[in-house]
Amino acid sequence: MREYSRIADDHGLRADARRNRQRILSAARAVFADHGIDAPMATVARRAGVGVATLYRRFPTRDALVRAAFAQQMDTCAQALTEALADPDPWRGFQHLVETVCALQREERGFPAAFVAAFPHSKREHARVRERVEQDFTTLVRKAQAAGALRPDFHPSDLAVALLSHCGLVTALPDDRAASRRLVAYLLQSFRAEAAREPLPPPSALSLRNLPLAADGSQAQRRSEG
Amino acid sequence: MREYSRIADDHGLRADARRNRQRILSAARAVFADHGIDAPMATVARRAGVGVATLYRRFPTRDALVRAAFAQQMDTCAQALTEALADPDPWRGFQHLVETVCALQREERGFPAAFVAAFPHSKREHARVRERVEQDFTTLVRKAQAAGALRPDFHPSDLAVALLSHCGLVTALPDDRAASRRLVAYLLQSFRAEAAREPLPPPSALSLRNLPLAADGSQAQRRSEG
DNA sequence: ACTCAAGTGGACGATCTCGTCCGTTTGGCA
DNA sequence: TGCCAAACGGACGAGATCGTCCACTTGAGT
Repeated sequence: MREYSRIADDHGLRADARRNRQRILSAARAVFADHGIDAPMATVARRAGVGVATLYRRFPTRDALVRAAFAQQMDTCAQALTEALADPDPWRGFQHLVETVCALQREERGFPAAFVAAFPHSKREHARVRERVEQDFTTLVRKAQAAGALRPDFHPSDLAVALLSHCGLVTALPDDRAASRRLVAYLLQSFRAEAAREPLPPPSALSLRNLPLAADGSQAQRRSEG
Repeated sequence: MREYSRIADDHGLRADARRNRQRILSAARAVFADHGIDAPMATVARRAGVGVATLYRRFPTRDALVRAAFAQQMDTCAQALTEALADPDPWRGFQHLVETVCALQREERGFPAAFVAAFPHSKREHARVRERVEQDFTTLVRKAQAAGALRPDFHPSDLAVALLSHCGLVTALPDDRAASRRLVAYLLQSFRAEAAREPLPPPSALSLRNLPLAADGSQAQRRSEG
């Protein structure tokens, strides 16, 4: 399960470099939380107590920094999926998965922006991991539906719908935990089989493959995009 | 009902100035749709075929421009509320209100960003209009609950939760109409009285007064914020 | 037609951010 | 202890955006 991502790209780095890398990641989380995902790179560097050159050497693009900074959160998401699959009660697993990811979005202030920012970047990289996530979640959905708990017309892409809309909510209202919890409660209730009293419009063509759930977070940095 | 906003601040403007003002608003909608709400002011000016000075003279801040550009959409929202109140079937009115606002967010590409951007700017201005909106919606909620259609634990602030989360979804996926429709369907179904099988967490402290529904859109420009 | 206040456009200086370059420092190995 | 590749930090030039200033143009009333 740990296979989903490797947080530490520290291998082969000198001790001081490794130390600085961690300081940068920590500073990035703090700065992104306070000033948003678009905060100047120099601000992150200053907060980390390093020069901008050091920052750019470790993370050539803002995107790489963002991904690495929240790799741990991404990992937690992936872990929640594995746990959900292992749960003998598939609905409880499903519910736990949604609540875990949403709680993460709610509590870690910079994470939601990173979540949506990472969304369209599915450039065929890490395709295998993403496919695995999609397969796993589809399996979970089938199990929960077979158990009669999840409504039969639930489509796997609805997870993306739920997570992205929740993401938008906490982005708009970073301090309003109650609002976030309410939305999650409403959504989970409407996903129950008993709530399926009226038909739904056709599902989105969204693939879960596009969701950053897969936690390719770290090591996205060595892209030499020409 | 038209009282909610006045789109035209054209009074006392010279004919050419009025013409340019409209060109700017039209250009702004187009540019915001294509390049987001943060597009350079100069781009808007160029697209409108006017100089930057003209743009700044009419709309001293980006915020003023955004509000004015989407005043008409805001107005449509407010109108939907009035219509909902007038509907003899309060649930149908409620449903229509939510669907109208969400359709607007879905179709008018720049609007969602404007919607959330306008959100925290409730600086006591236009307080009367906002209160009126809140009152009206609360009345609608009570009627729909009395009719046994809307779940009794629905709180007026849940409208803000729904609209803001939907806003986030269409912002993240501007081209995915299906996703937007799905979310709206799920939410509306979970708002039905029959869906209330489990209790909800406490509602948000959000006031509808803070929602830009009130369409103070235009004329926000003459603020000389020192 | 004449007048002039209202309107206009674009140049410009200020500010900000980016990402690189280069001279200096330092960790780790022999 | 001495060496040197790795790591470092800050200065710097390029580029973008902002919002103002000012000389020129034009609509509309007489």
